[in-house]
Amino acid sequence: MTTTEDHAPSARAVTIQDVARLAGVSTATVSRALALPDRVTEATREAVLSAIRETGYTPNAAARSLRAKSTRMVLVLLPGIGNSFFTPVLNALEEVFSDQGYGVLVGYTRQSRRRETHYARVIRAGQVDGVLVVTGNVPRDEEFVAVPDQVPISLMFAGIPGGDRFSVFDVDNRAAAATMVGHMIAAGHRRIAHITGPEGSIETNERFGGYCDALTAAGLAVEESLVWRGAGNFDFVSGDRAAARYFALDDRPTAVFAAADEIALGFIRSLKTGGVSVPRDVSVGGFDDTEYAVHYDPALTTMRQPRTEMGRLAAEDLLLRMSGKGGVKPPTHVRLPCELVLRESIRRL
Amino acid sequence: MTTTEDHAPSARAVTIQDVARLAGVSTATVSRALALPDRVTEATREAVLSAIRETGYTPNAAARSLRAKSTRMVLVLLPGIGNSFFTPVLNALEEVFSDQGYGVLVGYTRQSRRRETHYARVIRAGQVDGVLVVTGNVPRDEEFVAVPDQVPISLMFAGIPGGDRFSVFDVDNRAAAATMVGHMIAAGHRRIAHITGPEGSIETNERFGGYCDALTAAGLAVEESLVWRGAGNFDFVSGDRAAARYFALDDRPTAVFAAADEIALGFIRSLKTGGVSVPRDVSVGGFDDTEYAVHYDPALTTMRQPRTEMGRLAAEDLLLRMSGKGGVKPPTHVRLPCELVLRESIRRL
DNA sequence: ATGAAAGCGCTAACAT
DNA sequence: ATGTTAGCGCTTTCAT
Repeated sequence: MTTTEDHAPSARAVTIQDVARLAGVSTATVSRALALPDRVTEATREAVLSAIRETGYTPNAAARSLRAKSTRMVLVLLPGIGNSFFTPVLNALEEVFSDQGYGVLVGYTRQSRRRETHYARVIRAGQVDGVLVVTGNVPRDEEFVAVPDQVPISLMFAGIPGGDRFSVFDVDNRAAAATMVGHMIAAGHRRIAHITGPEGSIETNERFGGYCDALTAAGLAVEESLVWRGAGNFDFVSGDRAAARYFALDDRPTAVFAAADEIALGFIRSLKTGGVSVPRDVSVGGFDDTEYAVHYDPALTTMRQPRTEMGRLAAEDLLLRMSGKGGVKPPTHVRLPCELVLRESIRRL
Repeated sequence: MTTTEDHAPSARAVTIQDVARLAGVSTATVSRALALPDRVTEATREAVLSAIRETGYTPNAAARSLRAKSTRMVLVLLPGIGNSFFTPVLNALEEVFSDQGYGVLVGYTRQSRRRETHYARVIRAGQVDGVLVVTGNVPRDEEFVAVPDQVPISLMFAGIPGGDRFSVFDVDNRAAAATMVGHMIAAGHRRIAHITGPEGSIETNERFGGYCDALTAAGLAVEESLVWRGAGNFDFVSGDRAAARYFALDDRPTAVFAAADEIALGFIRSLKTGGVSVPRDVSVGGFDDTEYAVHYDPALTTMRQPRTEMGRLAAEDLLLRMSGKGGVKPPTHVRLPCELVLRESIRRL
């Protein structure tokens, strides 16, 4: 192999200077021809454009950012537990933002303070014009305290109670959970267990609250032995662990509400391995309606969260708040409806 | 709500000037105290650090990039068909890069020329120091032609034949596919079908090649009626469509090799709906070993691609190539081994 | 309509 | 060891 790389150092990148020289105008005119085409004569615009084509000029992003005090980039903060819930969200975000010429920087916080500090610094360094937090928790880091004053921030899927500094895009987790459990009750179930999400997350608390609400409304007691807590994250493993608790029980529930689809899927799979069949022996409901829910056997009955729509709306709101056009847009709270998707994993008793 | 947002315009961000003034030194010294701590006395370093703490100073990224001609950002180009294959890859990439102080910009090309052009421009604008293409195809856009000379580029999961301008991180798709089909043959299967990936992708061709190799090596003919092409992407829908072809056949295969796990899962699911059981009536093998393969019923026998490891290695290589330390590191080709993961979806005949 | 020139915040020669 | 200064590439007044 004879190739020797010759990046950066090699051919000096073409600058606005080169274009100006070639077109026989000043750099200011080149800049104008690009940004405000109707403020230059057609002749000069043509000359500039042709010089640009000839040189292959692309404006330097750093110089532009430095001058314009805007990077046209947003930071999307994800938990990074690598579950597939976020795939369509990120997809929708990237679509809207890139269409508007914004870049999407992704950051995985992984529940690590160090990483949160890292990304707080990214924001404070002026590297992004806005932030989308898709983690369920606003980073606790003190460095984050000052951050909302610097750039607009939005929270997705779980809002901070009382925070009017952020736009919030979420669902009514509590009501949605109550609907699911209410559906189980309507199907004749009386002993209903709940596999919670990770300890301390807002969604976990809300969905547990909804579970209690539905039980209470039906005159049913919340039994501690049927609330399977601290199983882990919103993932398969949590479902596996919950299955162990199911098997350990003498008086088993006839239905189980899992706080997320992946938990439900892991649970069902472990039950099968133990010879228990869903929904024949026990009914299972999930939450989210991720891609795999419908393809599973049994197809999972679950609460659909409108992830793509949420992503789109959140992106559009942030775009508006970043642009500052038409006065500064105040943060909003948008609550989208969930939908109970009936499939095969819950049966009538 | 009384909150009115006051971003950017409000409090002017603190600059190196402010720190210098407060510490009673020059800006150069502040810069040094940060970048080369041992080139200043301990006393001044202390003074600077304390001034930084007091002011909450964070160096401006755009200014630094402009001056240093390095953005400490990489672009990760994904196909964006939103399948879960890429989740662990992106996870690994973000982990390595952010640990080294690099930001990860994600771009979904979505097989759209417009988007490829868009991201070519991002590169040419000097917005990133390196690029990772995780799409299986190098963007065809002519704007991309000049790009490899500007920043190092790496290809993941599928290399371009004959391209020594890129680092390539892949697996031997052909051999891996042959191993899978060889396993089916060893299990007694003689009529083996293949569901291909999307038309024109390198992986699709390679895996089909391996399928043929294995058949040929066993003295079996490749029957056109058993090669199910153009089903779509590496997704469930392709599996659904393939199921229709299975049902339409008089002389059905006893085993089916799907070019990806999601295809296999969609296929199995559709078979079930049609009353055909896996592996009782037909065996199915997948490719990738995504998270869902093991949790499915039946658990999917598949070829594991080392996605996380691949991400880590590719990131480390790119880091080295970007740094330019120790001479410019030439592009490499790293080929990682796949692993046949035996589970429940293929049975001995 | 166009040009000249200042300056965004930082780093790195060069000078002391 | 520290300060002075030029300048990265661009946009945007302010003149003309």
